[in-house]
Amino acid sequence: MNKTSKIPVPTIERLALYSRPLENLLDNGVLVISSVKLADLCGVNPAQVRKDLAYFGEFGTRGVGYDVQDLLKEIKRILATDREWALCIVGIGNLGNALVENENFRKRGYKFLAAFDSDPRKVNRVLYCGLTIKPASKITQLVRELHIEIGVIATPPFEAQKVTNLLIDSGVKAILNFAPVQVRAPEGCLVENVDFTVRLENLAYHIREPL
Amino acid sequence: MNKTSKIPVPTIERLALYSRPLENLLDNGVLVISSVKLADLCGVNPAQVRKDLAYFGEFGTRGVGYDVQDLLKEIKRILATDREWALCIVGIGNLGNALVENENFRKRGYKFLAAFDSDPRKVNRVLYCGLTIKPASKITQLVRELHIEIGVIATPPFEAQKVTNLLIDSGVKAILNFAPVQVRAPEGCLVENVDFTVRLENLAYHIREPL
DNA sequence: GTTCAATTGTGAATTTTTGCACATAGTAGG
DNA sequence: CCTACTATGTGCAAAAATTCACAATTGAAC
Ligand SMILES: NC(=O)c1ccc[n+]([C@@H]2O[C@H](COP(=O)([O-])OP(=O)(O)OC[C@H]3O[C@@H](n4cnc5c(N)ncnc54)[C@H](O)[C@@H]3O)[C@@H](O)[C@H]2O)c1
Ligand SMILES: NC(=O)c1ccc[n+]([C@@H]2O[C@H](COP(=O)([O-])OP(=O)(O)OC[C@H]3O[C@@H](n4cnc5c(N)ncnc54)[C@H](O)[C@@H]3O)[C@@H](O)[C@H]2O)c1
Repeated sequence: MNKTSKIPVPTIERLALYSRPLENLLDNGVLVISSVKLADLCGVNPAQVRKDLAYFGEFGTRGVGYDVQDLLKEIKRILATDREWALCIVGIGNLGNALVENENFRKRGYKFLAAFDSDPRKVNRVLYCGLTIKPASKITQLVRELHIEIGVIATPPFEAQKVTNLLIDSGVKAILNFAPVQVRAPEGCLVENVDFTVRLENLAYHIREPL
Repeated sequence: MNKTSKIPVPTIERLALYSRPLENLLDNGVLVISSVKLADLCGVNPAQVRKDLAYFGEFGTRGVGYDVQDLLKEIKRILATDREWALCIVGIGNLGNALVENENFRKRGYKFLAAFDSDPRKVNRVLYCGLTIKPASKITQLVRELHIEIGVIATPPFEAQKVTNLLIDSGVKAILNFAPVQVRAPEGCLVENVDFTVRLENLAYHIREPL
């Protein structure tokens, strides 16, 4: 196949999913893995794994499977996690703090280069990760200077749209929003809204007594 | 239609999505909303909104729209957020702490009744929300006693599967896992794995320079 | 070197989800 | 009561995503 023509959106999500167990396998010295085993580790159908990968090339060897290291490298190349991304975070409350201090992001190439808060009591505080909290008024200037491409929002919901607009004006290309509102962005800026309670409500629906 | 026969999974997710702006509208005294406006607020197609709702009944008035209060009540009934759910959380690190202290959960009926950590330095600490951190060794006992139905995992990844097994043995019906591994559960226990870096990788893929 | 078992890559069938388009029904104004 | 307008509910078609099923290819054993 090998054509970037029409890649299903879910395929991209699954590629990210595949990379987690692949990293573990690599660490544990496993050299080769079959689509059946990988699918099993990720809870998907083996044909799905093969098809997802086939959109981007022929990475496997028939009769053998996929070379773990090669496959991981390919997936990282596809997802552009073989480079570093410049991030900023707005809103250093409980959640914002947990996000900035978390090492998973850095390990995958997502680097927080700036942290903003509007609370004067928080401004100038130095975070454990070494960043100094900057006032929200500096967002535009710093995002431009540091060439920040992705903005993360962890402010209360009623501030989220304002912050979004500010970030977009400052030139970010994408936004990951943790406030429980659907923020809107013009064409050309991508937004992912993450809402934990949606996940919970999904669970609740499925385990509740039937209507 | 009105048959619970075959509800698309995405429909359930969108119902949760619809409820957010509906709550705002209710607070702002808006009495009625059309599928077009609601769809716009949620970034989906209006026919989708109508179809999603139609799976569960006829909640609207032709020529008028949907009564905001009624619709919200119906959605909450469908998603079983018109009742309270008993939750526990395992792993009170940065993220666990943010989750347990967050009020959104409580507001939607998700109540943390117990918080566990294996670190002896954390055990017995009293959280801002009033809970006392209990040792992980008490999980089974307390989950049973408090009739906890949903377990939230915020431990490091290599502990997540162990904790999952423990929670399932203790009788929880569903698990929300924030550790970046795909934890597995037998039939009968539902698992949602939330991985922020997957969201980021999705964004990165779409804004990167094409391959 | 021939056979056998394993596993990929993929066309085609199937299933799921979305969106159009319109008949249907309610409201308001005269 | 009739007309004009609005917005729902839904049959049906289109699109998207998943899964099946098998030919093609590889490695290994004998
Ligand atoms: N804590 C969680 O587990 C959790 C879970 C899901 C969603 N969320 C959402 O994430 C957001 C943050 O949650 P939290 O628990 O950290 O809340 P929080 O109240 O602890 O933190 C919010 C922070 O944002 C800052 N802020 C407010 N307006 C700002 C602005 N305009 N610019 C910059 N900073 C601003 C505040 O000063 C504060 O430090 C909320 O919208 C919350 O609903 C949190
Ligand atoms: N912090 C974030 O923003 C973030 C984002 C995404 C994912 N995560 C994931 O969430 C998890 C928690 O993140 P964190 O930043 O809070 O980490 P953390 O290290 O601050 O906290 C982990 C906590 O779990 C406890 N713990 C370890 N093993 C346990 C066990 N068997 N039983 C009970 N408690 C146990 C530890 O004592 C610690 O308090 C990690 O898997 C992390 O990768 C965190």
